[in-house]
Amino acid sequence: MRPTTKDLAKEAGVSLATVDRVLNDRTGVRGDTVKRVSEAIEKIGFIRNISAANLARSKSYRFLFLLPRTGDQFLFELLARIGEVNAAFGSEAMRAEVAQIHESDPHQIANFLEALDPDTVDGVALMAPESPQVRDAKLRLERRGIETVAFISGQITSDEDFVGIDNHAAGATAGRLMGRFSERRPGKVLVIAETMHSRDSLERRLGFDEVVNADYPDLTVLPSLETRGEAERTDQIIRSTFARNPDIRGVYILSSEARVPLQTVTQLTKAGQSLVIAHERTPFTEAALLSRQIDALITQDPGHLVRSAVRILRARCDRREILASQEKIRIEILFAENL
Amino acid sequence: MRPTTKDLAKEAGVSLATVDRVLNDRTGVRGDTVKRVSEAIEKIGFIRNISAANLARSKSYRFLFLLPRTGDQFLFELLARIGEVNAAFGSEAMRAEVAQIHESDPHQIANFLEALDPDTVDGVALMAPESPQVRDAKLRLERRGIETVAFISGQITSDEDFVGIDNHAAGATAGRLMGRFSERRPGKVLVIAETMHSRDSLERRLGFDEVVNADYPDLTVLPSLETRGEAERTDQIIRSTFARNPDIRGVYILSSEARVPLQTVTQLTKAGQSLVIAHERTPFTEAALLSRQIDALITQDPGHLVRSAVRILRARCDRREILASQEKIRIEILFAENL
DNA sequence: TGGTTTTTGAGGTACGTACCTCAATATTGT
DNA sequence: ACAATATTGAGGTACGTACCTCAAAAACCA
Repeated sequence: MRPTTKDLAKEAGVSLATVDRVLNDRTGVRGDTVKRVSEAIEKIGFIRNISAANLARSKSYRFLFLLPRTGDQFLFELLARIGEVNAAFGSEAMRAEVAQIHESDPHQIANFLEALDPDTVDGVALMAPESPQVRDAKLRLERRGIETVAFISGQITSDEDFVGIDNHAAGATAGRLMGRFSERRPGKVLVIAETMHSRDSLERRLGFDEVVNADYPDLTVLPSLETRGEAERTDQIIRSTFARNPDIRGVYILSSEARVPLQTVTQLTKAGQSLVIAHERTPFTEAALLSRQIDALITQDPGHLVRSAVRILRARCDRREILASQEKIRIEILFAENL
Repeated sequence: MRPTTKDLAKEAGVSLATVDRVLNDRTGVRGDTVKRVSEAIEKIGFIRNISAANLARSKSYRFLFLLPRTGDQFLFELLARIGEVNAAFGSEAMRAEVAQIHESDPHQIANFLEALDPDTVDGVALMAPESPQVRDAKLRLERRGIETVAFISGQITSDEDFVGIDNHAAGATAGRLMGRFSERRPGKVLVIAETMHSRDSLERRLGFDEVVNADYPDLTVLPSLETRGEAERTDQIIRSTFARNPDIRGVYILSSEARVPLQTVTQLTKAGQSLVIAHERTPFTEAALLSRQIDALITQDPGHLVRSAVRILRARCDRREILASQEKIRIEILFAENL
């Protein structure tokens, strides 16, 4: 049997009321009494039963995922996983909700965060581009008692404060695959991004270039193409770049929504002619991998991302340590064989 | 507020006692009353509060990991992760223990399982080679009310009953990497296994061969070398095979303990000369990957394996559904870049 | 020393569920 | 219609913790 507060009271030679005061940081306990209780906790290995505590205080956790307004299949995957989490953690008192905000307006995001009520929301997973306004709003949120984590993209203040992959490493991984798959045959590599104004894109590109430039001198990486998320523009700029560069051997799509650029790329390259590496597993990229239109996918598990964010926020609410190895989001490499 | 048993009783027009009888499958309730309650559950979306239920019945979960007696670094990783789980799930009432048995003796394993007491153990994660005795003992365990899962290796009766990777796919992934990294240069591929008498090894080999034979005709896969887990023998057979085959271009170590064979392989090949692909991330393989002695690692996350086994056993104890996407163990591919 | 303030203890209720007992109905068979 | 049986209800206690009140004890100050 695990020791309870009663055992703790007996061991410390105090009453249950005092144990309660110490455990919950209430005032009116002398320093040496606190110490006696703390020592007793250590001695008998008391671990607070969080389930019972939450039951007693009727606590439930309400978390909010703040996601971009616009997106394609990757965003949809995230939404689906958030729904799953609600179903799976339903037996505990946990609810995850979603709010979607136009991501390009930091002011609006900051305002939204400002308006959140600590009585309504316990934690926020924030997927938003880096900006001073948002960073400040995030800090203020924490000061008001709402826990926050940066989700997938955004400002990384510390390891514990970010749920997502190391984008520099992800880019380097893509670069390594591109190089090793290229079989030392010379050619150009096209890089397609949604925008190069985000830190994520810059880091991926940087990691990619580092590996390719250092180890694969036969490959020439072209300047990044920016789709801006516009389908028509995407099609046009890819087509014109291919027209100008007949010797494109590889394509690296570093944005998380690969569907639109991939459609054009597929039309322009004969299967097996060009190496294509893209990010994120979605119904579209999965099918493209199976039909050999993509050679490799670099991904992060959306389910893991969502659950990790929830676990981290929960641990913070409970002032508990997290299990670091569980929350490390892996940079996965997917071929048709290990889908 | 989530509906409680009281709300459920009111909705169904029965007493709390009857709700309790229905929820816990007690006898003495008429069929149509059960139906009324069930309908009310659906209607108000009642979800049993498992924390409160476990509190009331002072339930705790005791799980046992049955692992091989002998092993190297991968086994050590597993043990470490089991320890972590105990620390992390300590606030809930869960304890994971380990028993290690000589894996080559199915009779002894069956006897051990037979001796387990349902009052002492709620579930067993069983890592043992396939054998009729063990399979029967496992079935008898379940009939006696102890939940079981096959862990990492062993008999796969169903998807839900196995925690580990698809070894055929893992082998195929290794084959794909070997082929694509080989740059169409002809040569032989050495395959090193601990034993080819286990289903896991056979499946990995099969998957590997399928891909290499189909898509990379320049590569010739040699017959599997069996180390039998003996260090000296391992060294000898690898050396003599290399002596007989000067044109070995690739080495695939398919056993989960790669350290010993890898040491010999490293001595025999100049860096960058031979492609080396191994399984499982351990301190040794990780270092070898960083120093370019290994080109790629195919791994399964030991922490994920352990936690998944625990979650599955727990869900079974609670007669709850699992979240399938969370329990799918991924075949990970590791390079130096995405360690 | 007496009074004031601080600290501690004792006891209660509550959370949502399990499990028990006993009495009160309802249903069944004859 | 009666007894026998099956079903249901009412009420209690318990799990481990939170949070409340009130009184008792201890420490502090002048």
